[in-house]
Amino acid sequence: MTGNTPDGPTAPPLDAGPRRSSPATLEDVARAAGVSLATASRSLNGSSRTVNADYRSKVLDAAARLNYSPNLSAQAVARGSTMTVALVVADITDPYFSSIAAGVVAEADQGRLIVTMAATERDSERELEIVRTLRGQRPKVIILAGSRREGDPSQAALKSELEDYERAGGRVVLISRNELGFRTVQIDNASGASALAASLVELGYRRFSVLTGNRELKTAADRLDGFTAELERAGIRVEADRVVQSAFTRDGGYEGMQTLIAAGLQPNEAVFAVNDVMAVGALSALRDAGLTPGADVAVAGFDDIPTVQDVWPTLTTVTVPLVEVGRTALRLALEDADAAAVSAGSPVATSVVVRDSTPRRA
Amino acid sequence: MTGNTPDGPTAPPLDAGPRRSSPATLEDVARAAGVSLATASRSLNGSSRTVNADYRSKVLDAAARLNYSPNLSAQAVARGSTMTVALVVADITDPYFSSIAAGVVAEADQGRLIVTMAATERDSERELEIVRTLRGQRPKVIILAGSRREGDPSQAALKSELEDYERAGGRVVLISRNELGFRTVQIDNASGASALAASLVELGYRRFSVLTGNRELKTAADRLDGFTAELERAGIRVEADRVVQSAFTRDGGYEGMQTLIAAGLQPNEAVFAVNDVMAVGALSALRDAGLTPGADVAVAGFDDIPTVQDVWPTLTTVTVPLVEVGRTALRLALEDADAAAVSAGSPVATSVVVRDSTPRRA
DNA sequence: CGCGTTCGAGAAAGCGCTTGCCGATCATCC
DNA sequence: GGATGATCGGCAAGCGCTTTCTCGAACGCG
Repeated sequence: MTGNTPDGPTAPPLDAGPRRSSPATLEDVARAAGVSLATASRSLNGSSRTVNADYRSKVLDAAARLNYSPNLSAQAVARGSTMTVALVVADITDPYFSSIAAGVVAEADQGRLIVTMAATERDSERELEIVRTLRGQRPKVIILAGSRREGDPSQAALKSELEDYERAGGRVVLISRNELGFRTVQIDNASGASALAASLVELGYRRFSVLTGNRELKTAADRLDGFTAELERAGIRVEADRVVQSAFTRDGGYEGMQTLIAAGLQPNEAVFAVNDVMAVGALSALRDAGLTPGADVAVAGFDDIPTVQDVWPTLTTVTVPLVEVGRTALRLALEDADAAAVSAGSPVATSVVVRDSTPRRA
Repeated sequence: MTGNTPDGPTAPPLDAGPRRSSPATLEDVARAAGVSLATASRSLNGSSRTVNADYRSKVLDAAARLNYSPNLSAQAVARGSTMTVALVVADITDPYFSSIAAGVVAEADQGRLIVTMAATERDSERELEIVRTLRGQRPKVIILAGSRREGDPSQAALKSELEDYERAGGRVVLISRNELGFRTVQIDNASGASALAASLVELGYRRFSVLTGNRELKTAADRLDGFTAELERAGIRVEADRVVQSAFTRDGGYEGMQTLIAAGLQPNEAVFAVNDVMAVGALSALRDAGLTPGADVAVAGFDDIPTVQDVWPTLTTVTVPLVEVGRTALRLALEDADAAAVSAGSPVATSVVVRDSTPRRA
């Protein structure tokens, strides 16, 4: 196509305009080094076969001189597999997901992997569609974070799609939702929430409300359950009408808190929002209603996203090492089946951090 | 390799274990539809050539039946170009960048493009390295957000790297830093900062400090300049020792404010942090020092990242439509040269939003 | 010194797809 | 009614790599 002369680099075309020079190919390198394509390939990617040191360094030199960089797509086609990790999140701007993404990206570039991103916008139809589209990419790994719902009609379709993908040699890792039967980075939602409940009780709280996300969201459900279970153990019941369900987002938290306020706040009440972004929304709702979070009503969240240390009052929450979760997800994907079976067993540890939003009650 | 029988789908291998079934290839589809490879290809990607409706629907049927999904790598190799957009940011967890990323991703999936992410961790050596690595991907577009510094030694290398890339047909878009001579999404930093200064003056402030990021960061410098320029126009000078330079991050803002506090705050002073994450850090520093932001000292930021509406006091800042900036970046990349020349001319508009962190001074 | 090995370079056959070209078919035109 | 296009399948040549296989050369051994 380029009609190279048999030796020497590509002759520049004669036409005017910005010369469009394609990057050097392996063939260019081989020719420049005076070796065959095969030898060039072997020298560059250190295959199982050894290459005479002389040739090897000739190739390396030529490659450097020509500024050669292997065409990843071509490699993928030839090898039959890519170096791509596909990360699917609900919402990139949500600190929960961006922290996880940061972990995945950090881990990926230690393994010369490329990560591609897609956002479901919290829509599971969309998630399914994205996973379907992903097939074309033939990624080595698919990491799914968030947005899965129990009993969702597209759940089954997703599952079979992912199974097909694994059958073709791909690896699926789910973050914090093991319902589908794939490798999972477990976050200990239930016991984290229990520990939080225990801390709040210890701080002197006796009346509770909870702002829960969409109830079918496994994560939300687990946190709610863990929380109430511990309270029950302490002999405290949280009234059904004090559990309000709203979107799993900042605005959801805001609205949920409004509902709670409208229904009437109790003295010395503590509100548990099942995640930090909701908790932050709740704080704002309180303030907009003229109340002082912390003093008038305590608020606690879950996740320990970076911003909660900068809101006022600083938020009591349950720490989840999100960046580490992202890294772990990728590592888990790369392990072979038996090792993965082991590591998938132990959920990542959470721990409660008490801050100003839940002052001790006398 | 798979040793298919000449007709019918791949025969299942006889060995045990989880059967590894590779995805259907175009050849499978063609065979199933009883047409040639060429016809199958043309029916599926509606090339310039038309194909008889009968054949076409046969192919489409077969493709659906076999759950065919084209191998993007193979397409890339055959076509000589990918559908990939490479996005490189400083830090994925920073809301500034994650908002931009969200915009890029949103725009990308309207164009069936794939976006890959990399993080420089605010290190320009690393940025250069990443861009170099990117070459292997042969992305259609490279979008660079943040982390470029003036007079950086690797600047020249980066530039030539990017030029090579454009010469090979790629498109580079820079976000908010046009120093390199590529397409740029301009953010009107200087005039946004000027407008902010004007608003603060109008609110009654007369003494100012600024928390600026690394001074070589073009964005930081422009904002600082715009701010002081407007103040000078109003006859106000900001003392050199009231301009403190620290990292362009939340922690940088925190430390910067500590420095300011140590040097002694003036009554009715307003502190301008050149971006919101720094401003948020500054708020926390104030509080940790026992001061009340807003009441004791006013604080303003820049960017209007989502969280600043949830901190207390809510932050006065300059709105930058970050998600839109991301979308624009990608659109700009896809336009042809002359159209791009036009659209690159107009910076995205910013506007100041006054919130509680800068109450009116009597 | 002859023979079996081993080593390692290179030719070539893919990988899954696109596309230029050829030629068969059929409608159209004077 | 024969020539002239236009239309559209299919063949096959790529795209830039990897990897199997072939085969010559170098080496070791008795």
